[in-house]
Amino acid sequence: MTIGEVSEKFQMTADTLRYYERIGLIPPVPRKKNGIRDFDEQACKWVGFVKCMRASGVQIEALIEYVSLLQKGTGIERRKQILIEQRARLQNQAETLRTTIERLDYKIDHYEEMFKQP
Amino acid sequence: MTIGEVSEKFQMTADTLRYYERIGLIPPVPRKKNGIRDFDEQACKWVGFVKCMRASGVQIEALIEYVSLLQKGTGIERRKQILIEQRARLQNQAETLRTTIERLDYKIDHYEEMFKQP
DNA sequence: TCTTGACTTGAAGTTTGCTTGAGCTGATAA
DNA sequence: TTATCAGCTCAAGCAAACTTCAAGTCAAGA
Repeated sequence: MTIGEVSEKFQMTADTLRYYERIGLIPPVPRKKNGIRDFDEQACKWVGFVKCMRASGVQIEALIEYVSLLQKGTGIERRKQILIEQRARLQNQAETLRTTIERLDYKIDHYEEMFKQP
Repeated sequence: MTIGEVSEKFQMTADTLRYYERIGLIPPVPRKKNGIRDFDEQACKWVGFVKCMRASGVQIEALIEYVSLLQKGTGIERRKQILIEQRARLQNQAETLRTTIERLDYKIDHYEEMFKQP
């Protein structure tokens, strides 16, 4: 698959995909003889994974470390730990969201009665 | 309350509070004769509200519009609509988080079996 | 053959959301 | 009384995460 097709498939720009590869957020993408990127299934899976993680705000830095370890084939324990850490962060964030949504619910339900109140 | 006390109470720097006021994220804070900010209960509530919203990623722009309307005392319907819009965004975000956490759960549970997989 | 369009790299630019610094005032403590 | 806070404003600076630009390559169609 060309970068154009992949960017279409995942709804992100080709520039972002190149940027992700450049900074090591996805492993190097296979190339054709002429140097043009030729995304295989593996590469696409990476894009999907990273897109999902980024959509939830997982830090780029953590993902870069994860990708780098996976490429070297080392640090299984560390890799798992990264996933566990990030999951904890997301769970926290989910909890924060829950309370904020509740607060908004309350304000919306009582809107007419509230004046000048934050 | 002084800005120092408020920054302590909400665990954010005085600089951030001044910044929030400057850009209109919170209404102008009352001042003492000498120009020093003197946060009253209302002002503190605003800080708490904005901090909560920002922690969940509500956009500053939306909050600025909300604050500005509330100060002018106009646009009740619009204000409510802003809250509803932002709630929808957060609900979306919560759903995204849920699926990402699930994905991480799965990977963590099956980590030993997975090699070279994103 | 020429040109069109997708691709390449590397570097510079942009946006968001603070953060820091410079230079000031005014109140309090040794 | 001096010095040390806490606060003030305004402007510049910074980090993250892209985004855009400049300059070039390459393959395919009219």
